Amino acid sequence: MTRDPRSDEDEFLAEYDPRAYDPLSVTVDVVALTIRDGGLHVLLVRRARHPFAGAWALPGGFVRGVRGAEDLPEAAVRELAEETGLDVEDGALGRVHLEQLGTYGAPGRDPRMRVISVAYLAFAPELPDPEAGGDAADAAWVPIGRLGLTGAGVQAPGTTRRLAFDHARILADGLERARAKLEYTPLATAFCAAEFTIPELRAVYEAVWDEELHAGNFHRKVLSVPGFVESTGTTSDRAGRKGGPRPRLYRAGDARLLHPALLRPSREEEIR
Amino acid sequence: MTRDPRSDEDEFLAEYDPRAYDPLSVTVDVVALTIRDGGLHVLLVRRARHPFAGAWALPGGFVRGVRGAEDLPEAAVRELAEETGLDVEDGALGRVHLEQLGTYGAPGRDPRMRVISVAYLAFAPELPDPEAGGDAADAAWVPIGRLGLTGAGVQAPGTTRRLAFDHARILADGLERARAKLEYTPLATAFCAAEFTIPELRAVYEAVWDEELHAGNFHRKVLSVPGFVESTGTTSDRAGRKGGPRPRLYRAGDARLLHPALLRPSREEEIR
DNA sequence: ACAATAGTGTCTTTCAGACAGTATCGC
DNA sequence: GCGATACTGTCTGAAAGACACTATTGT
Repeated sequence: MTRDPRSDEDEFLAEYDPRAYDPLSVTVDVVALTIRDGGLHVLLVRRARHPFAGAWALPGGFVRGVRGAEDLPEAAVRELAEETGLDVEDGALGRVHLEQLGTYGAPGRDPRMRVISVAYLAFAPELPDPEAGGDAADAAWVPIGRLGLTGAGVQAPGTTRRLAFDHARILADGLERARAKLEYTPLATAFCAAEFTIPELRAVYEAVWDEELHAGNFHRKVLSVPGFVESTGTTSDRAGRKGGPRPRLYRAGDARLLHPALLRPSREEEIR
Repeated sequence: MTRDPRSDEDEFLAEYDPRAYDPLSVTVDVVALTIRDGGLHVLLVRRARHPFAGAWALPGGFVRGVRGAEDLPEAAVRELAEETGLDVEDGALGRVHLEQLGTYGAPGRDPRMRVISVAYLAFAPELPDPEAGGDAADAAWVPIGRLGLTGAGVQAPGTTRRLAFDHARILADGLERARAKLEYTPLATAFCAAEFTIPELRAVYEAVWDEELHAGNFHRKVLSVPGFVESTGTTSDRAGRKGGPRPRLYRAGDARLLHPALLRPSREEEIR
């Protein structure tokens, strides 16, 4: 086995040059969303260390590169468990949807060094309160409305909870992704328990879109989309808080895409 | 200015631990698509060095982390220029759409070391043939059909041009993103020259979707979507190759979203 | 009794898709 | 002239949204 010494040299340079002389780090951050008390909440941790010590941030941390090498989604799940005590892979919690959101790598986004952050988006049914761990001094489900987010991904002045790094932009991107995905995928069911009613599903749409929907038309629409929900044949044991008949129970269907889609009403302003 | 020595120690550890003892590298790869001879093509380079020496791959390379730190989209544009001679920021070429596609970081995807790759997707009007440079032994626009891609992101057996690394999956993801984006955004115009005809726009949809569309209905539909195209008032100087009246010329409009959308026909099989 | 809610029926408007038809070009 | 193409008109069925209505619950 004779090998060209030149190509070995090339290989050596290609392997060692970038990381030894031009190092950078990779983190994962998670935008975990759930519905609580009829409103959309995001999971945040309070940073114990600087930079941004004391500020709220998305849960996340460094990806294990070589020792204990892990895939990116695994790193996201691990950080979620370490910093908040929420074990997404636990069967009891289960049913959590996780998808990649995007990667944020602008120079200077972390004042310490060059950091490339891969953001993940998680949809979860109502989960217990988190317990701070790892680098987190605190952890909590925070109502989206309290963060004063604008469409551009910056926080309105006077907002009490300032987000660290560029996490306001990441969160804004995650919210827009969630809102869009509810239109053409059945992911709203990921915010519900295994069995749910049509009014509960409507509450998910209303919380994420922050818009009221017509109950009658929504009901007929959901049932008309093939594979969105399937009947359990049973009925909820109790009606809504203000009365009314007991709603029927449904499970998530086998559709991966909604056809026709459930489009958001009145977004003329977003078109141009 | 007194500083808590403990927090300084923490900061030191946080800064130096991950990269010194657990290093990884970040690359950008670009899925650049264009229309040539009525078919969809992707820009590929042939690798000069191993691993995968001689195989075709997406153009890409290492992100400059600290020395000459650059944002991720800048790195994508730079690699495109270095390896293929195509300068996206050149005014003459101009009008290239660039967006982030996703990040691929499975351990073992690069046999040399741990590499996290941020993939970008580019839509371009017909560009000149590329010139190989940098680490590339060759560079060419390759028809998508020649790559034998399956929906799952693997290449059919017997395909002549095998793609390096996990680039078949990245390309498949890019194609699906492109097909979906034509439905609800006016990005098809990014594949056209500054002024274009409706039949040319239809050819873009047919090439990307790999489906024939009804000429008359497509025409009326495009004109009915507000802000998709705007008339120039002029007419093309020549008809199609097989005759017919001279089509009118249009420019891209100011819409960012198509409403109502142009949905792909017959994708029942993708729904479940 | 009353108010709120679950679920269904109906009507109007919009839109996609099929088809036909006319005018204009290259050959 | 012939065939292909650009563009427009018309019809049908699907679907969204507005509204009305009944039945069933908690208070």
